[in-house]
Amino acid sequence: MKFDDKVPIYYQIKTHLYHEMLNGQLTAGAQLPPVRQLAVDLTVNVNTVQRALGEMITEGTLTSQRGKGNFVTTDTTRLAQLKDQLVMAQLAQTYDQLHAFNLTDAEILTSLKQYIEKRGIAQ
Amino acid sequence: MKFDDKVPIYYQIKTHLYHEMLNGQLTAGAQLPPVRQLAVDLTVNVNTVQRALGEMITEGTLTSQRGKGNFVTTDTTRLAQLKDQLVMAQLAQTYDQLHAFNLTDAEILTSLKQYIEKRGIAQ
DNA sequence: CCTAGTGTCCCATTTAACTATTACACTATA
DNA sequence: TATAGTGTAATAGTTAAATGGGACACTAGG
Repeated sequence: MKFDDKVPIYYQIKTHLYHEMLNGQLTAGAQLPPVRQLAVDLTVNVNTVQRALGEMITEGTLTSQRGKGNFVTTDTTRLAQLKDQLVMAQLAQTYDQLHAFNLTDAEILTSLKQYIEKRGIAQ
Repeated sequence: MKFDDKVPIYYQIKTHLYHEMLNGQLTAGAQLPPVRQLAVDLTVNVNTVQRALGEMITEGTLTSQRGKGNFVTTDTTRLAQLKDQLVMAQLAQTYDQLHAFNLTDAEILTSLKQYIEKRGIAQ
């Protein structure tokens, strides 16, 4: 897997798993691939995978069963909450960034709108 | 200055200076504070400041005059181009991220609209 | 009971970012 | 010409991320 060298790999693995948990590839209660397999898939060391999973277990988005595997939480409320939280963080980051470039609220909205439109044409 | 420990400090300094260059605090041709002063202001080592400036000089957004100081480029076309580039990168990142969470184009737009509205109330 | 498949932990090593410190090079000006 | 203010470079030390390799613990199934 490709990584951005400006962000720790373990952190990008968390983001990657969040995506899979929130777009249907990994549903509530689903079992994750074994850590050793994940390490191979992501072309990364097992310890690095473990660090990402460890944090997600602490956060309550994953559960671990020694000898059996790692699983997505069955708490769908928790998952919905996670999605909200991640979406909000992303929106806030973009808003702050563009606002710092002196774009007004209206300009921020229209620039996103135009970006999406142009993107549709480009594809 | 506060830094996000998930991103290299020198990189955050670049972002910080881009903001100042694109929101009027540092206009075309303006002289930057001395590197030693910047280091103090940002509570960071001179070498770290130098690394950020070095990259910006290579990129052509800053120029350096030994013995005199560092200056914002006078090439306003270059600055406009920089702004476009940074805004686009930010929009692309947000779009990709939210799209990976299974939001449709319409949902992405309305979620940003709602975020901005709620934000206005909260303030 | 044994074995294969899991998660977990530990240790040593490497690498990159950052810091601290010192020295050098150029410019302007008194 | 001397000095203060500037950028630039070099070196050494610290820290955190990531790697590599090994060992241990638990579970399921033959």
